[in-house]
Amino acid sequence: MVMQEADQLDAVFSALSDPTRRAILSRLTAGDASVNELRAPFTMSQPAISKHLKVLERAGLIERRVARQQRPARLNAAPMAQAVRWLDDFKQFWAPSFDQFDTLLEDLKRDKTTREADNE
Amino acid sequence: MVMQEADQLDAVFSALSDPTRRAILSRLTAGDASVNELRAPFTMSQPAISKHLKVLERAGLIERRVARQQRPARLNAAPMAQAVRWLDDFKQFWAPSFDQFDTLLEDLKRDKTTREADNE
DNA sequence: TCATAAAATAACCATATGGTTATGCAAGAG
DNA sequence: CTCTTGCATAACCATATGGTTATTTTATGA
Repeated sequence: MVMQEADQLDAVFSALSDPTRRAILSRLTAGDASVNELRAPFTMSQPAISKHLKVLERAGLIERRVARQQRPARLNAAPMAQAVRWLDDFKQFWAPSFDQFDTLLEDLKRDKTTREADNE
Repeated sequence: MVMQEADQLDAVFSALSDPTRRAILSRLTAGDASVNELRAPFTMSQPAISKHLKVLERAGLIERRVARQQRPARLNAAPMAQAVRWLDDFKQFWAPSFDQFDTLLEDLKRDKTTREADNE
């Protein structure tokens, strides 16, 4: 059963709307992790994490393996491409004078990143 | 009261997770529209549309005006930039593999599926 | 075989979400 | 003034979401 494109987008955006799940995805960019490892930064219970993982799995954003007693999660960022593609249609509406000031915007972005780095 | 960056992301992704709201945003790229105009493509009631608009407004994705009896909505795509910036960090996890290893990955996936099928 | 560890599942709870119908209210139009 | 239009708001409902604790499943290891 193949998920409809719209339903897939629903699931992806919905999965990304929770800060815990976004943190889990960010963590997974550093490599696969077991449920307990993913749970470590949080105060919530293990079943809560398992629920979040199920949401991420339904959105196609992670895949599960079996390794010993663990079920490590692996990032699958592919569905994010769909979300980005949808958002790209709006780029012209937030990047005023897209063509001319492209470079300026890049500069601003870099400045912001630098400032954030300074704060840590 | 300024919304926290994370809360803002929550609100944006959450707002985008509904197909009706995405359709409304797409419609607004063609210009401002009244509630009735936005309602036209759908079968749902007017209050339902008003609720969706409230969600979009809380996420900062639209702004409301007052014009005669109408309260037209205007697209404000700026908060989408934040979402795209967050997603950009994951680009490397879906983009690079695409070109060179597309076929290889498909092969691996097929092998895995085959193995799983064998186990059942 | 038995104990332990990792994670899933069940059952439950409070709140959020997405819809409805009914009603209220402000701004033209007659 | 009164009527109508456009929308907001209220009240309600069913289902979804995000958390909990308790229990079960699965795999390792003694």
